[in-house]
Amino acid sequence: MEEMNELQTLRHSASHVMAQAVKRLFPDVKLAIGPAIDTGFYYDFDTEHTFTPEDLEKIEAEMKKIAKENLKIERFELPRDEALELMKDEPYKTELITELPEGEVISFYKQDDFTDLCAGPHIKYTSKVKAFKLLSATGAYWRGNEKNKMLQRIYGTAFQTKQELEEHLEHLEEAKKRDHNKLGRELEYFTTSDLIGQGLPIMLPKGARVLQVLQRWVEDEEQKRGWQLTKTPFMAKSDLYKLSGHWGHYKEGMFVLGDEETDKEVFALRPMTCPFQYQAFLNRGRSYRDLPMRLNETSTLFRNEASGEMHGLIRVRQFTISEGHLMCTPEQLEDEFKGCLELASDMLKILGLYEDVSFRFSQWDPNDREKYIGTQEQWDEAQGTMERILKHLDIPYKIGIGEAAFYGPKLDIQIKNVHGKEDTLITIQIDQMLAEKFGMEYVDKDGAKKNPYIIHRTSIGCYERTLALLIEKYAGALPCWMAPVQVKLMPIADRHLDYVNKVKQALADSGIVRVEIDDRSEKIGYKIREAQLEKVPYMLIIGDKDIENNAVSVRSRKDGDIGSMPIDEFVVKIKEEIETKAK
RNA sequence: GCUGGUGUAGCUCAAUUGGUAGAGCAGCUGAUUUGUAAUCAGCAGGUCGCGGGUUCGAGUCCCAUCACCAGCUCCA
Repeated sequence: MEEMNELQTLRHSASHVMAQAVKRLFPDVKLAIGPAIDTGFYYDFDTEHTFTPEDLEKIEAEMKKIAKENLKIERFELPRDEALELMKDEPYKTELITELPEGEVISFYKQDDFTDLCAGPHIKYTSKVKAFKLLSATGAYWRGNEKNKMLQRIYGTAFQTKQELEEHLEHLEEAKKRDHNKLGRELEYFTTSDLIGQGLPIMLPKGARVLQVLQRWVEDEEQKRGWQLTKTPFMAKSDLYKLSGHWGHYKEGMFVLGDEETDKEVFALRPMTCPFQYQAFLNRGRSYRDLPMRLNETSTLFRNEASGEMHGLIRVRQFTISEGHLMCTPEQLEDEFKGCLELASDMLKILGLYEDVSFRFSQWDPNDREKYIGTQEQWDEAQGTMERILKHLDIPYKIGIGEAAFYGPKLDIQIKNVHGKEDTLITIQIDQMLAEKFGMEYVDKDGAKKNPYIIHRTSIGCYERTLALLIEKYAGALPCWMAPVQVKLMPIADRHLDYVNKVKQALADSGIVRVEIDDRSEKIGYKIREAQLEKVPYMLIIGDKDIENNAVSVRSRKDGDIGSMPIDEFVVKIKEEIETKAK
């Protein structure tokens, strides 16, 4: 921890050195902010000039000079009026100073001709900033608000030693090789088409096969845990969304079919399953005996995301989610919430992603009432309930203000992709508002009609996104149980083909059907290379000796050559690997 | 949506100051029948993302648009 803080301090100072270099080279830039971040640092500048890669090189060179000059970094404090006078040419700094609360210490850090408004801390001399690299220049809104001016952000990273820097840069390169958006296309899991449009990936046979495997597994597992599958329509009249609140709070994100002005009825593709699945609950009167009622659905959703948001399989306009809604009494809420969390955790553990996730308790932003339905009291109650449950379950979480759904708080299970960008993989939400809106009631023991609590949840999240994370996690080499091709059969010569077909049949008879024969008349080494590129878990190489012994020569992706074994033995081996869902 | 970048064959990339679009791999056809990273020969494949414009002439310059990539914002 100590070391981490030192590193953060170094990076923060590196951002100052960068800002100083930029000021030297481009005197007219205005300074915004420049913090340290998890992986390095950035600084935001306002300037007419756009930074090119060549500029970054020049800035880096200037930074090296500044480091060499070994400038002393000094802190000083000023009263508000003097601070404003000092920063009178820096509009962003002026704005920041103005907003500092009365009585707050206003501190500056100075190195030679460069002075920055800053709370610190910093390292003592610029010479410590030696192992650094500028990575990219991009746009970023002032204060993260899209209504504000777009500034130019330069990202960089810095370490205590050159070696650590090199390792980090190598790690970045390695990570890019796992990028699902590259690997997924190369391995023919998915593609995109200009004619079909943005955010609408085409799942190719391999990708579709993995999704099928996952879906069958998820639906079975959910059924085991008392969930009942529904199939509800992909679209509905606007009336439904008006009742749910989506029309008021989510219309921008929906694909509306028809023209509201001229058509009598307007339909919209569903962006969420909730109001559809509620109709299943509303099918007849419900009693407390019906609760908890757990409804799941493999649900395809449509969201009209802004054009710049799409990203491979992680962010798309049409996706299929392992959706579920659970209606229960207040007494059942905690246990049921726990059940949902266990379901998600268990699934993540089997997928191998559990070790990579973090939890976020997503709350509303009371200062942004437009975004939410319900009263302060209702939110306090819902969030209080969730907080109590999370404390009971001893979940380590961070809080995300303004990250709640418009109808209630969420427990989001977050994961980072190869670029370090965090996305929600799974979400579990408590909702005590929509039941009332939809008139969902049950008759309790005392004969009174009550609104149930509703838990919205996913078990493995949306299939496309989860697949993307799996591709990145395993660098395309998916565990055997979910691999699109589990076994590749490779005859050495054409005369071995009959036997190869026999092996294929034997595998099929045992339920191993994700098997391909590679019967191209090529050198065996060449075939193996191809199978390796495809990341196939098992290659069975078959020649005269194998036929003689009624065996197969097995090459495993994990263990390399594991020699010749009878067909039956191989079947037992691979079946065990599949059934245990080994990683 | 915003900022920046990129679009040439299925993939990876060439194409001098604007002057007849090339290669390797993949594919197809034949030959080869092979034991662990590339067997030989041949063939085919491109309105240079799409649409305008400038020019005698545009892959190359200009405009517009679409898609892809990174970041911001937003989100599962």
